[in-house]
Amino acid sequence: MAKNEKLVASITPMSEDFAQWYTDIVKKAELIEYTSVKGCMVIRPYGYAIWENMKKILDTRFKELGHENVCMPMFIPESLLNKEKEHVEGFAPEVAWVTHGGKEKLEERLCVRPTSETLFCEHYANVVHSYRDLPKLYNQWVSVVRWEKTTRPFLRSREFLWQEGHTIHETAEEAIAETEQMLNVYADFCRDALAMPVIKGKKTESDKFAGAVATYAIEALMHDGKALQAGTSHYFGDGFAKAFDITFTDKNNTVKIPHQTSWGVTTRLIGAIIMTHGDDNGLVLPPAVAPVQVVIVPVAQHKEGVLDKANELYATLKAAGIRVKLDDSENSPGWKYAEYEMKGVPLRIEIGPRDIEEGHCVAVERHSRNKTFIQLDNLVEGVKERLQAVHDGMYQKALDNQNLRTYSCTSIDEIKSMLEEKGDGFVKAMWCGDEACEDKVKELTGVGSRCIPFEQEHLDDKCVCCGKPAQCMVVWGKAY
RNA sequence: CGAGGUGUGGCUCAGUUUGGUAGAGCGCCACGUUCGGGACGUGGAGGCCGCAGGUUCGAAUCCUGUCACCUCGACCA
Repeated sequence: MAKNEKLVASITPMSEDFAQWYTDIVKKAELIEYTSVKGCMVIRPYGYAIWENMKKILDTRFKELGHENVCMPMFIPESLLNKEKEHVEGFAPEVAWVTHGGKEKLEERLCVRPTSETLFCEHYANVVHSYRDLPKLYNQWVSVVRWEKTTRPFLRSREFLWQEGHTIHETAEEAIAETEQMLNVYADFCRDALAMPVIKGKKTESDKFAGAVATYAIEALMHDGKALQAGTSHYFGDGFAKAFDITFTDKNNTVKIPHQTSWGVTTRLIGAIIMTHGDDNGLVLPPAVAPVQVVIVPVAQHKEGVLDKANELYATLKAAGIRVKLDDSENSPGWKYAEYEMKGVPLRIEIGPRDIEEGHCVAVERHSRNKTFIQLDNLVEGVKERLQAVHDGMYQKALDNQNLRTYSCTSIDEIKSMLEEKGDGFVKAMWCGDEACEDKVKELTGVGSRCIPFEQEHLDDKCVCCGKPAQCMVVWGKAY
């Protein structure tokens, strides 16, 4: 079989139908199963393990930075949701309502949390009284519900898992610093754990979170050239605090209004991994979050000593803290190669009679199919080295794709022709800051504003749309 | 929510036009032979044909309704 030939006949090739390719992977790699409720999915063990690994890394980082985990209720009384005007308007169209308790109709209907700002605010009003009570650096790992019309596994489901950080501070400066810090935590996480390059930036007015003063986001570019918002961090100013009557007394015995933030990432990141790294043979998982980092495939396992050696390698790697699996099932080696490639296991170790004789094993990297030998007396180090190489290789590959699909344009026509010629991607272009131009660019070219990157470039003096003096460079793109 | 498509063993689908005893491949189970890129033989198990009505002597097939999923748009983490 030719090296590049597709090994898994049942996965639709990306080039043929990207959406179907995505759906195939999600099902075939056993990440999810659909249920009888639209937009609600079973996250299966292999999919959930990816989330658990992400959670572990992020949770550790949050705690290092002084955050504490809490858990708010899942129900929000309608009157509480209604307290902050912009916030309700943003979320009301997509909330699910509980109207009955058993057979009894509720006095006041309860919304299933679409996000928990209101609950945190109600709580802060109760527990924040003095500057000594601040800051509160809270986070929760829960699920939320948004009644989406169109749903897709991981990318847009009606119930999804996430973490939402909610912090409250004495000063605006402190809150702004928190907002920026957490955006950086997300961007670093994407780079170091998910091998996924992202663009950090600020959302435009029209695109920011309902009730926020400013919304920051990290934007990633998928294989098909569409953008995916991978995480957000909001600065709320004192708007929510005012609406919910949260005050504290400062050192000078003056009543002050505190400043708040919130930030979150969701199981959508799993979708991001699939669409950033996956290929026609299936999933490709970054080592840091892969449920299985190394799979050991014994070759000619019926032969004397092979399984013993395979078990020995397994024990050695496991003792070194590597997530390793030994597949000693009766399936043929070829079947196992294809199976674990589809499952995205970053590194495969093959061990057979010839290898044992020569004192090494074969290591094959999932993302590149690179084959190397690792000396058995240097197994742990060798495997760790390979896993690092896989991570680096995956990041570079994703970055190359992003660069290849990032276009700098100075006119609407240029945007159109670049997208036409090279396919969807990130478009960098100058903007005057007027919402009318933002809308018009989307209408004329199909790409919307993704964010105003922190790393600005001066491409032109004029707005790409109206020709008036430009205020900043915006990254535009089609979004998931 | 608008447009289109699909629902038949675990999976992929045939059968629907023209109504007449539910099929295939893969997977699964047992045994044997195999094993360095999805092995093979023999035997076996498994199906309210998405759901509810209707037409008919008879419905997977025709009619009505309904639900779910997929794709594309509008809205959104």
